[in-house]
Amino acid sequence: MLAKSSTELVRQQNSALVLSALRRHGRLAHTEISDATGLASATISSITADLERARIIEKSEQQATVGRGRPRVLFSQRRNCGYLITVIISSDLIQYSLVDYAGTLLDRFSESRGEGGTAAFLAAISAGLERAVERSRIDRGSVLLVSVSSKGLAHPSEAVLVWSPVFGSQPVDFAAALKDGWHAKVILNNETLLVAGALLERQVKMQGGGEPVLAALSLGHSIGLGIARRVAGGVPEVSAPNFGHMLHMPNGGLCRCGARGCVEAYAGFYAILRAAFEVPVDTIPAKFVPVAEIDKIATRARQGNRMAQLAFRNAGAALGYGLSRLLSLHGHMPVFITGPGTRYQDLLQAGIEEGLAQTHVVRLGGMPGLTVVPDEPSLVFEGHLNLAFSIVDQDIIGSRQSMQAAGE
Amino acid sequence: MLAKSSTELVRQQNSALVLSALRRHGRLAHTEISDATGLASATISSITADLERARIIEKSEQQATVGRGRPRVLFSQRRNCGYLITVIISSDLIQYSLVDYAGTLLDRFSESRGEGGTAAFLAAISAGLERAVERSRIDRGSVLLVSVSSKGLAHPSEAVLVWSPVFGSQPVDFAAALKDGWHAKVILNNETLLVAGALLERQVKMQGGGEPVLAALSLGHSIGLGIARRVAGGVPEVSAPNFGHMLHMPNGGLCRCGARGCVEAYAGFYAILRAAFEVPVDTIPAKFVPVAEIDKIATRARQGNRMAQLAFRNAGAALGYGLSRLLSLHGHMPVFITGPGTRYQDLLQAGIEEGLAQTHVVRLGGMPGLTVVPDEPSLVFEGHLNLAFSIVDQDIIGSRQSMQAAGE
DNA sequence: AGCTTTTTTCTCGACAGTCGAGAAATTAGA
DNA sequence: TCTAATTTCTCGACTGTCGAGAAAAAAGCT
Repeated sequence: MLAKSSTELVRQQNSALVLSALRRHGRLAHTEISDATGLASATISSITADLERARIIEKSEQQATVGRGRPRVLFSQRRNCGYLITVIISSDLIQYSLVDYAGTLLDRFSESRGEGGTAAFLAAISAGLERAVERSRIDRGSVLLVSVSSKGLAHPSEAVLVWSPVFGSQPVDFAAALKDGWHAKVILNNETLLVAGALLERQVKMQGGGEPVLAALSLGHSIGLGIARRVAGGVPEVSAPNFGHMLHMPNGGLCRCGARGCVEAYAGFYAILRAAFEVPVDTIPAKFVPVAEIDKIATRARQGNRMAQLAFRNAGAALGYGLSRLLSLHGHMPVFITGPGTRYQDLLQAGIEEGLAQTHVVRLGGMPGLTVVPDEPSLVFEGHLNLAFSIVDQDIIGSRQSMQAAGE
Repeated sequence: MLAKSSTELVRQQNSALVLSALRRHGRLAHTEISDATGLASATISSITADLERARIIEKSEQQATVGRGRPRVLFSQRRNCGYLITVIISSDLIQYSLVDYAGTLLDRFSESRGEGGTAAFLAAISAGLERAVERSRIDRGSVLLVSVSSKGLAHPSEAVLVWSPVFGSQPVDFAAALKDGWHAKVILNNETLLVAGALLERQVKMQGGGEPVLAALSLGHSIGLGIARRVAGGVPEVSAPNFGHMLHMPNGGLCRCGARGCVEAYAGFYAILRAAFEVPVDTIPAKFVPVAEIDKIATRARQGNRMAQLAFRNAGAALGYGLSRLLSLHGHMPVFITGPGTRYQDLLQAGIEEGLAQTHVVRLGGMPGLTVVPDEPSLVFEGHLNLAFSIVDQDIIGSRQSMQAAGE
């Protein structure tokens, strides 16, 4: 059933619109907000007055005015309206970043992730968050959102890691672990989902439109994939299908997930290693492979070693076939390749194209755009901020009583 | 960018809500509408008055009142507010149905689809529509929407068939063909997409919720797949991925689409025929296989013939592997199997389950529900009505001037 | 300095919509 | 005939958007 609407919801929607314009462009004057949102000047007056009363935005001290006329007053988010902590979990490190409500990075540090089970892991993260607020002497209560990212499968609605390379199908419940002590909301997303979201937002910013859908493919020890699309109304929608563990070949090589024949079992770093050294495909995969090891194989391949070349080519083919299936099931879209594996793009490319070329979608729609985007970490962080702030803004506006109460 | 909102949009949204409640439950009284939509009684008064003035709904003559109190006045759509024609294209027939605005079927007839190219085909459909309005003596101008369905790939936004079993990648542009002479809107959707939509709507009606996502798989000469999900706000979202021509096996059997190794090239009727008679897999597929032919193979399989059994088992496996990939890329969801191929379910089942069992998603989420739903044609028609009326209602409400003009 | 021009922000009244409360309508039963 | 029950309708309060024009404030010109 559809939802009913009301005048109050209209104000909420339009307030969100104003805040998102502020997010996109930074400080804006009254007229600029009006232009960006399409709302009438009078409406902007009313909304900004509300938001200012509620201590969400503030007039920033006006910069040197240029031109004649009444000087503009620029609005921007109140920095200490609240804070956001992003937690980026990788195979060896956990990186914490503290960001204020205006989006500026206040503090960042990393801790190596220890051994132990999920309980110890969650405790470590809890301690890390503690450390983050202590270092910056911030009130715990003013942390509005903790945004966590990891490889693996995140639950679509709750902050639970359903499957991960390290803990397997043992669930990791971030929401439960940070329930007491923190009244902040916790969200968890797949890392490559964030990359896809960041890439889409970049496209919107660059050319104000562009293709409304794209895929991000992250190559490394494991294989990640995110899809981002702008649906009707301009709202971005992101998802992270289980691409790395989609079936590539029935009864194929053993994968870290325990299944056989996954894409990752052919295209992940450990799989390339396994193939290059002609180890049987049902060998238990290596826990961790240093990049230097893969670099060596790549060098041999570039020098003409057939076995090394074949390992990369087969990895590429696994990706290519997988992508062809992705396009079949999600429609034609450009693919952006990122992650440490992009340095072997020259060795993978042929296999990828071979895998793609055969299928019906590609014959119909042509070869999809394949673009290498090297700087994955900053994309991940960007994705965190995009998603987190859209949620924070929504929440702040949604809790009307905060806007009323602060106003009296 | 998000869209701005206004009080007028609120009215539109709530009017749509009222109309959709009327669609779901048939005639409703003032209070019932209020209950169903959650809108205040006063709002219902205002909206129904508007819609009545605009000659979109009408008070139906009250039925025998039951109980005390002021008698209810029931609202329903004005039957002759407009008409809808559905065109269901199958491999040998084209079926036309004329439906009035209240959703009752006024007329239905079928014509055999002739030979010839796309131009002749479109001309035949144009003539068929002509015949539909003549038979019922209806004004062409009062046909609000023509809803066409076919197997194959429909363009996501325009009424163009991008690929079809019969015409291949030669595009069939319904919108262009019916541009002059008809001022009705034309929409085109994949047949199995409509089935998925109908199944979702049935679930909503039955248990007022249920799983928010499902897949419909249609087995026949070709393989169709539709996905339907209820997204935030309760709006249904449907899509028809190119499942039948997703890659099943690299360098595999020749498919009707010209590519090699598609799912259909193993699970379509012609593929089962090919496998049962041990014809080489690169044989040009048969144009059309009578069901009787496949029935014979099924009988042999049930009597113990190994080759026939294998043909079905391999078809099942192709479907199972395909479904496992579907679940990997679209998340876990129940699958409803329909189409003429369901009569061989006993022979396919083992292969399907074998194909599904191996993968990571299934290991994590368990075997998806596999339900056979036999009556495909009525699902297709239901899907047509659901989708078409939601569009028609939206359009009628959207064109405000019609509501104002009729009111003076 | 004082006036004009220009640009931006703010304010006011008109208009559209929803909601709650209670009035009006209408029937069944005492 | 009266009363209770039930539904529909109406009124005023409230929230929200919008256009027009007033007010503010700086730069340029005389």
